[in-house]
Amino acid sequence: MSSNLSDISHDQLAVRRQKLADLREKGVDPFRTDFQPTHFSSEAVAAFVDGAEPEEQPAVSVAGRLVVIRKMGKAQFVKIQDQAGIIQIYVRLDGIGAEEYADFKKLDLGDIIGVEGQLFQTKTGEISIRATKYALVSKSLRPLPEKFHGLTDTEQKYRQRHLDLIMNKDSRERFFNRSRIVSGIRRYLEERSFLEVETPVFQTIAGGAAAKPFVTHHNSLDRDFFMRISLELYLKRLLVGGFDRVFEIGRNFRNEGISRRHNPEFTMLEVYQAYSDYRGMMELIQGLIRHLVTDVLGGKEIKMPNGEVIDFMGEWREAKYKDLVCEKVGDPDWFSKSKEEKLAKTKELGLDCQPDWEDYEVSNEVFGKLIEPYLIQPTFVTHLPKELCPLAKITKDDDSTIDVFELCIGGMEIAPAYSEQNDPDVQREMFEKQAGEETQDMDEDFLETLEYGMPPAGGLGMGIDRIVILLTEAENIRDVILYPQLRS
RNA sequence: GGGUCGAUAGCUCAAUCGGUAGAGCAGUUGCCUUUUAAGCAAUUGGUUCUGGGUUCGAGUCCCAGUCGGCCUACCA
Repeated sequence: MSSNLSDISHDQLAVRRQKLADLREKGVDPFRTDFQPTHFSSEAVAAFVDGAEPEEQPAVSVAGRLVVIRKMGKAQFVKIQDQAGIIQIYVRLDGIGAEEYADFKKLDLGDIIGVEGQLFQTKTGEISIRATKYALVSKSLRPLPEKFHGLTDTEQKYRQRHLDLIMNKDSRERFFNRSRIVSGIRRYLEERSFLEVETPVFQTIAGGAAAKPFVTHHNSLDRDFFMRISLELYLKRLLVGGFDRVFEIGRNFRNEGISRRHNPEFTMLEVYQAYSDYRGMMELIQGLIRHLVTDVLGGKEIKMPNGEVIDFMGEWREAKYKDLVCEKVGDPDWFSKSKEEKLAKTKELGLDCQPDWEDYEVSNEVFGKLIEPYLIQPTFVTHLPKELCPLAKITKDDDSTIDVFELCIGGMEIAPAYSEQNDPDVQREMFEKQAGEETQDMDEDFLETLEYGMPPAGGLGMGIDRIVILLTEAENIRDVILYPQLRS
């Protein structure tokens, strides 16, 4: 149309800008707000009546982004995409009128349009809409990535997730499922009388785990705060406060390396139930995960990247930490051996343990490197050494271990749970032992709270990102976090 | 933080030994009233990530940087 269009024909942005200007000149609003669809794409497809006469098929109106355009002279097939999926539209010159059709031909891939029309089935059987009216709703000024390969450049996928979501069905479905998983968790817990709460992100002592926190500054108070590294200590205060069943789904922040399994901000579920213990938490987490697999995700088989199927419905293995370690090193007396002997053996096994490590750290290296990555089927690892966690109850008949489990699935630590330590004096002692290291500041306020009396309780944590990795068969934590951390 | 591989058109990718940077899609123009990565014909489009260096000549070799992938380290 414009005489200078040929000058800019190589520049897709300029071409679209020109089309936008032409529309405005004609008095067309390229960003109108008055289009109301009656159906999502999937609902429209479902509204098709099998066997009904063509003229009896329902009329619908839908809206979405143009993702396919196939022009054939005086008719074209296009596809639009909305949250629910994609639907095909058949637009004919004699269906919408000559002037309208001329404008329709000027639409670009990526434009958001609304369409009214009657459902029909093409000769290849695809349920489509025969357009009687259309409206440009939002003009798109930038070209979309290539239609067949989609957007594959990982950096762009993460930095411009909107493009990834437009172009890649896998990605769209994965985040859809993440959302369903999170709401499935809420539903499951609410049905069991758990209250959802929110606790502070800014904390004066970042407790509940041993990780390096981020530091931030409050201007008017003129003091630094830490961003939380765990939800634990505030939720336990609520147990003291009389909330017997509480949970929080919240962001934690750890100032550590970024990897395939680590993002500096990640989402945790923590659950606390009074008058329960780690055994009770086993039942809770098993029921919860099975609920997610069957009811939320429809019972689809879940595989590891290597093809191994994870069996969520069978019996879940239970194994003691020490038994697993002794078995792996081939020595039933491993835990009574000297550190020198342990170091020699771990070297033989190809591990690089440092001489200045504590005894339990050497054993834990065996667990972390040689055992956990191979626990593919759901496994509760129980009776961990007490040095690994100061917040759990000591096992009654073995004061070297604690009443906890670590649920491992797919070679990942998915959910730890404890019988929570509620004796304020023992808790103080455990903290003091750790305070000697660099790990944890004493949270005096928390200890004082415990002195009012905390009911016996089971507590459970679950990394939401990791369970989503597992259940959506992702390979990288970045594929389940909409906007993962990247440099600058 | 360390190691290693990578960055070429809007997107997905080529480019032999260091010798004129190409293709498909998208775009533009024309044809096409049931297409399915629609088809046919023509055609536009490049600071080869940035900055240095070697060379008659650098997308290609060297150095530094930026960003990213993978591995690794830190992460009860």
